[in-house]
Amino acid sequence: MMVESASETIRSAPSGQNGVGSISGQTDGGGGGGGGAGAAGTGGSGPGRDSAAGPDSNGEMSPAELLHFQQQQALQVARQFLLQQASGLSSPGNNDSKQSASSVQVPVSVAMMSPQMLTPQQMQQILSPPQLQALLQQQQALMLQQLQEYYKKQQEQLHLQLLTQQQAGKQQPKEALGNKQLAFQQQLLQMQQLQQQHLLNLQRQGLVSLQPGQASGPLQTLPQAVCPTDLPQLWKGEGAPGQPAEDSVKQEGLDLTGSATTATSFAAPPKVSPSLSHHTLPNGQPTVLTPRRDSSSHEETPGSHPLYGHGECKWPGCETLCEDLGQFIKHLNTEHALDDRSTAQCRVQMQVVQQLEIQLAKESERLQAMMAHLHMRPSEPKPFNQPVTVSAADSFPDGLVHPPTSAAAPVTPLRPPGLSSASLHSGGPTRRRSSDKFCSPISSELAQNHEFYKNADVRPPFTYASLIRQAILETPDRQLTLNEIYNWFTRMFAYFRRNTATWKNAVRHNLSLHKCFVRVENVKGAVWTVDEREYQKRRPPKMTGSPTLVKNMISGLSYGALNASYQAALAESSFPLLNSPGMLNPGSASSLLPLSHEDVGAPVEPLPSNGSSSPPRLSPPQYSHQVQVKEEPAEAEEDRRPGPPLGPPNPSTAGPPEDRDLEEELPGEELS
DNA sequence: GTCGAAATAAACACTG
DNA sequence: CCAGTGTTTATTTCGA
Repeated sequence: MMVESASETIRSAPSGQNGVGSISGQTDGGGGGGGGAGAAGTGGSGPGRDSAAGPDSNGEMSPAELLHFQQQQALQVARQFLLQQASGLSSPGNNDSKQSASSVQVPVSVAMMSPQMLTPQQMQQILSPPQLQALLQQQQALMLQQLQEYYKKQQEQLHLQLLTQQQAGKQQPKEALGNKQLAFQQQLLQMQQLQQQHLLNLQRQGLVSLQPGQASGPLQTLPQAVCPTDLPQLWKGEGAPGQPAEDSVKQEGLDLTGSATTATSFAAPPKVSPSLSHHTLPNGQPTVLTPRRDSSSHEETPGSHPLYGHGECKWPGCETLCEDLGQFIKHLNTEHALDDRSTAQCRVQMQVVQQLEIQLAKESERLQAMMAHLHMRPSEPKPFNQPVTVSAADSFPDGLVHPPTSAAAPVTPLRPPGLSSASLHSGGPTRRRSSDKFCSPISSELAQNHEFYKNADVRPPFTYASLIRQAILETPDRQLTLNEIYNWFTRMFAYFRRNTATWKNAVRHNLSLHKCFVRVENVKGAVWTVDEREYQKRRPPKMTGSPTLVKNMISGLSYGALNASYQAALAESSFPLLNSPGMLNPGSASSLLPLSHEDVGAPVEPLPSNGSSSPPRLSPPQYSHQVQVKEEPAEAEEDRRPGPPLGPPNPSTAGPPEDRDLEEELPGEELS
């Protein structure tokens, strides 16, 4: 009853179309049972975990140059992302981003509110085609302004810090250097990761098409994309293989040029040795620091167009070659007229920019905290003027439930990595298909956001089955009584401290329904165990074969999830790579993303060797040891399964699990 | 539109 | 009888 009403309220969420990963809404028909709430897909999400910001080096001060340099790098990269995003994924050096804001008639307020407040349909209805485009440009211009101002401040601040620090301390223990550098590199990597994630999002939505020659598919793109060296290339538009990269970089008089080159040069040497402190920028000569031609100057070169550069259309995913501006305009009007597709692309672009802003704000905040920790300077609580709309909730320390201040809050409210905004609707049985299929691995996700789920009343993005399994597998002997499962739920998730009747019923239902859960009579009663093979069976991870599944998987990866996976990966195994010269080489880098991939597709457990079989998995999962930890018991469990006591009622448990359902068992399926 | 998976609800049986 | 546990069925939603 109460539950019912809760879902009713949720139901009022505006329905979004499925196609473009809508951050919120999806329809919910109505009906008795439950109400859909929100969408799983793309919800952007916060940056990685709130907690650990990488290796917590507690060293003293590291070389000022190094820090400064690295900070600059991080900022530049981030800024570049944003600018590129704002300018429609134009190539790095191509700073056509100066929008003709003057030509925009749409009120600023509308421009700023539109993306969040209005659905694309609404926008279409409200705005005429030229208005829509103008709106976009306006928004981008504004963002640019804000961002550049922000960066300016940030960089000035950094510079200040640098100066003060230089006066203060000179020599730093070498050993501290590595850690700090590592932390900053991680920071940088995260930003790059973010960038890449957006690319993926675009690809997923078909808004950015990969050129045939470039990559045969997202999977192939990922690993190389991870390599920072390749990032600029990626952002060049993941296509136009023949297009010389220099072109874009050579653009004259564009402040981005500097940053682009610098960022590139930073990434370019495949090896970033820990001792790169000697690197350029002698004590922070901010060659790129000053946004020379910043936002305010919207000078519009006659004969140029923000979406036109280097003879090609810069519309995301287009890259059609146009000889001159006139041709381009024609192309623009024909190919990118206001239609569903273009609208969707615009919307995606908006979201991309917004998400990047949010992410950037968070990362910057983290950077501040890191710097503060390194005694570079007592960081102000709010170092920057929040040029971007980052709600305070974003920085919530540890999952205290922040009731969404307003449902229409422009920014995604607090949300753990990978959690869709849908999950934020606390309360009624939001019928969110918290599918584990394309959400991040439950174990790592849980590990990452343990505190969050514990305290925040949000629904965990996992199925009951996966949660139950997790609960069981977390125990030493891989078995739990029903009550213990209940307890695990309530202990781990604030969400399950309410509506107990509902979810407990669901738990029981799942236990009974799924063959992967085996009831075993025990001395202390009945306990439940997990039959891993059955569990594998019930969710065929054909991610390799099906592009759609890959799509899903990626969509499930809001950056948070990806970030989480990525960080987990770092923590798990690859972290040392950050320190190693090879850190940036494709090999090591590639090992990160596929990992996330795999995570997503098949959470903790390895994919059935036969089913998947496919190549796209590029590198052996670094999680392997973790996997084995989880999996090994699974097969041991079968032996151990106390078949005896349970008599007639449960022949299934006694016998091989296969008989419960499918017979012929894939022998190689269980982790070999 | 269909189908499968998942969530939800509910009825029912069994047991202590 | 009741509460907890377990099973089963029905309905709804969603994504493929």
